Amino acid sequence: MPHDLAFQSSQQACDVCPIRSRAVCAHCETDELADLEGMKYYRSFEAGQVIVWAGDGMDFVASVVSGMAGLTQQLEDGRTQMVGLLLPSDFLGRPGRQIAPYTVTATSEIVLCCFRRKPFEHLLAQSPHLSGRLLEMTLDELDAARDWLLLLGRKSAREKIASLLVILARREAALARQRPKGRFAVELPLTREAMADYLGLTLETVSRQMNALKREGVIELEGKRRVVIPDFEALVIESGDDSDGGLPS
Amino acid sequence: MPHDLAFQSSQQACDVCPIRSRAVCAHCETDELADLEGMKYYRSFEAGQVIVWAGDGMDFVASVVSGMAGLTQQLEDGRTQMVGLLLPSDFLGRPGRQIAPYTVTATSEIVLCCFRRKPFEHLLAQSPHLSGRLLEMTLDELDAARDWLLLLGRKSAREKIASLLVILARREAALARQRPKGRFAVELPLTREAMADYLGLTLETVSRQMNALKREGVIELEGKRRVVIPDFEALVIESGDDSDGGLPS
DNA sequence: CGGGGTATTGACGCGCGTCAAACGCCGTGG
DNA sequence: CCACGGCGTTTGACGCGCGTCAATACCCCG
Repeated sequence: MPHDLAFQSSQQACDVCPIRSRAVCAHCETDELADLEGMKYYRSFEAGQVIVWAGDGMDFVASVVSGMAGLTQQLEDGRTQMVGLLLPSDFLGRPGRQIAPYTVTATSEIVLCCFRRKPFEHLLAQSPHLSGRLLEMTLDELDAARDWLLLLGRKSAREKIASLLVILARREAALARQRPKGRFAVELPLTREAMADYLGLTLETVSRQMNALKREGVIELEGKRRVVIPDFEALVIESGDDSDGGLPS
Repeated sequence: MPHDLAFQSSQQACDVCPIRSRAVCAHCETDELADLEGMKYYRSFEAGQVIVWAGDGMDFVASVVSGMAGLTQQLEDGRTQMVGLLLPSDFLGRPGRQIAPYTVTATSEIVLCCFRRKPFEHLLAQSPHLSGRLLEMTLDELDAARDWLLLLGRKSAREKIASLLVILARREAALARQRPKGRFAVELPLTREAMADYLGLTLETVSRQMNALKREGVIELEGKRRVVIPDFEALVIESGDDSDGGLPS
């Protein structure tokens, strides 16, 4: 059990924020940003730390600034399913709800930009820029969750692994406003167990399939947590759907 | 292949609408309702008809008034996964997006209250009552999708079947502002194949597990499309999670 | 060098998918 | 009235993919 002390990071101005253009605040004007500045504070967590326990009260919502976290559900007998990945610019928490429905765990070191709940909800009710962006992001998350349903319901273990790598590569590329292509490297800030929980597999199966993909030259491993994809299009084919990821241009 | 002509139903006033209190329009005031009245029209579909094809343009969004529809995704080799069920009061379509990402199929006869896209989006931008309710509903759908991830990733075939029946029973009871308890009957407007697509199973497995639950007295079948649950709590136990469904009171 | 957490690898079995046949229900037409 | 065909469903036989259990390897840190 890791110690669960989070420490305060130093405050940072919104106009130099790396996720400014994609986060919940993306559409806000200067006066709204000023409001947000007044209710925000940073928090950091180490890999493995629990950020929120399912069932606990939450007095904040937050944007992920850097790092990665997972939302997790459990059955009483302990079976675990990760139901969402939080990557930089993703939003954590639900306005209007105090009790967290899922446990949130940092899978890598992570920095959150937290907003005190009450003032945030107040601003949300005032600002169409804020609420509109939140709606947009929520609809995107819903689409992502539905893509995940297809993966969990119908894909083989190998296709699941390939799909996860494709998604991480797309998200990483999107931060640089690009699309992955040809040779591409991805950080994989997840243990085999976390991958298994996300993919609805066991960690043994994850390990076997990763090594199978490696043997066949579809991926290369640099250490355990970094993957080089020599031919991105080949990986997409392994993932089962060769849709283009839905992005225009 | 069923013929795909939808017919216009006669207009109906909002103040006698059966889903008035739960649909997107739930929080609207009389003047906003008047606006909505001006942009709305009813459409009906028979069981099996396709309402929207994935990839096609949609010039409307809609509320389900009665009946049931399924959102469906496919891999190129034909594997199919249902990624959402639309029940009365649920919302269909995404404001700001013209192209449908999923195929929508009526699983029973269904009546939609459609709104022309452009005027609806215009009103959405003006009315916090409308956009707030849509956000709320989208967040609820996201929660439902995440519960479904747990089901698809970690539950056994038997638990999946039981979970589906539990959900349908809860939704049916919720329309009457109740909670299912003790002896309870559910309509099951789905073929075995549609159930399989929703649960990530084959239709043979669905059939076998349904009959297993029947043999053991957990459910009773009245015809193929109506299920009597003699003891709702027992069914919940079979479903794997005995959470109370999250509703207060 | 030892210890704990993470990952790999192997042997084995079971749940569910696959393939195939038969059944029940219903509408149609002889 | 019954024969016929179509569709959804049931049931059976069989096999494979992935889960389970267990041993071993790896790696970082003291």
